[in-house]
Amino acid sequence: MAYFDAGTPGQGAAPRMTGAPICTPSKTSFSEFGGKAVQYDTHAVIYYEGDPAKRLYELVKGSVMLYKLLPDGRRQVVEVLRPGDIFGLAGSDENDCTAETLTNAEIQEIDLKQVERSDALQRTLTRCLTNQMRVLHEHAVLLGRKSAVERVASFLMHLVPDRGGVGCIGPIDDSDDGFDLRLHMTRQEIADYLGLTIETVSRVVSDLKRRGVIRVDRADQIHLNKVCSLCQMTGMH
Amino acid sequence: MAYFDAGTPGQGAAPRMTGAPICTPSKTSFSEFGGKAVQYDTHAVIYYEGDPAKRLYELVKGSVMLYKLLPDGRRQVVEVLRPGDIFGLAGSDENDCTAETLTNAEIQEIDLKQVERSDALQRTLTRCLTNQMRVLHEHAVLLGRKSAVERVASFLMHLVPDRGGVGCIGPIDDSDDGFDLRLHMTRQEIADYLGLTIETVSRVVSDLKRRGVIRVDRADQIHLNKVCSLCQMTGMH
DNA sequence: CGAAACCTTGACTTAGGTCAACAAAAGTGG
DNA sequence: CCACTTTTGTTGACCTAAGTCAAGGTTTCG
Repeated sequence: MAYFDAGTPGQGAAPRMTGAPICTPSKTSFSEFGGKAVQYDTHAVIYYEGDPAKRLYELVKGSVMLYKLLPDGRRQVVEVLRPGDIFGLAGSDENDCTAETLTNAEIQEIDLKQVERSDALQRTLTRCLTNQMRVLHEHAVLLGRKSAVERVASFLMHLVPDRGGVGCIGPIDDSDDGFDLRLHMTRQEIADYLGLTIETVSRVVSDLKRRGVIRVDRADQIHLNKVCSLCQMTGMH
Repeated sequence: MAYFDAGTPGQGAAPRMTGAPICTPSKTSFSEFGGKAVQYDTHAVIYYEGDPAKRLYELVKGSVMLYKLLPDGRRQVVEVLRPGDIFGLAGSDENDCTAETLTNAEIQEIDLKQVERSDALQRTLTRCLTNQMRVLHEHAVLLGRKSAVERVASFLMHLVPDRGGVGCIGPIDDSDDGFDLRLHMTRQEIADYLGLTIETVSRVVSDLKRRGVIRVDRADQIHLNKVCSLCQMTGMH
């Protein structure tokens, strides 16, 4: 019942539950380049799609999603970012997505003009963008070719460090192989990320529960009973 | 009946039909950095998913697709590249996609070690990657949230320079507003790009034909009768 | 405690997938 | 240049995964 991250739910950082950063934030933090750290609340909009692109952002702590809207209100969450990821580069003078926090977050911000100048920063950018691109490729497979169950299984597996997704290392060994997750997303946000409806996400989660693959402690707090068997449901094995 | 690109079908370059390059290849061509130009035939594999990533590629002429396979054979085409686009950066030591030509193509290749060194190249990379990222974001919306008709309409609109997609400039004016397209993709490739089946793509194309929106001259050669009315079907207006 | 937001479940509908037959191109080799 | 095979595309009949609509149940929070 009690989770490893003792402390106020929805607040205290849960080290075990957040994945290892892909880029190395400490070494490449924008602070060295004149960036400033900004704190955001949960569900705060950092910028809107269509706004003029002024700054480059690096997520230091917490979680951020990028999404796009169609005129009739359909939404697609195109990226869910983790510490170390960068965003705000639009390739034009307007942001192509809306950026909104999923948790309270610490974000390093740096003027785009600064970015132009620094070679070191360009190098970091290339590396980060390449990584995010690979994630987008994999997400395209999910959106274009996977069933609802495979989408949800893949989504959950991505929250397990070093499992699911790109650098999956397979079953760590025998042992019980369980894992606690905090999603930090509502069913609607998950649905909009996975290209499903809220009802379908809910049904798949209930089904995984019924089949004993997961245990749902709170809506956004899920225990994977056997990481391995969930991994088998991602369509990638 | 006769197309503007007089000449052998399937061979002669059709300038009106290829979109304006997003990155500027002439200025940033790898040749300056010690890259070498390589010619590929149609449907040649440049590298396979999982192969060690050795080189960075810049598409100079022709068309290339990147795709990923699931173990059971399902395929998702994750990018369709145009001249000026770069590929081959994997962010790890293995390529995350297979790269295959759609036409015969000229490609500049440069050793990844070279890339590490050059600041100018890094700058180019950042710009190209940012642009490709924006395209991937938009494609995620297509895959996650659009209907079959909207997907096909969006796909066709993307082949019209300056229309559909990111930098759509709306109806150029009155006039007839027609346009000739060469797809350079089979129905299977289109289906795998749009997250549909071959039958659905075929049905949608037939339907657009029946409704007088397009005229199908050959399977991969389509005339848009009224660009504007097709644009209305993309879900973006 | 009560309102609002969020989640779950059931009954029903439908867009797009599957399977199968056939048609039309595009190669191939004599 | 013409049979012949292979590949690619179209269409119809049917099926099903996931969407829609609607009713209730839980959480969360003022």
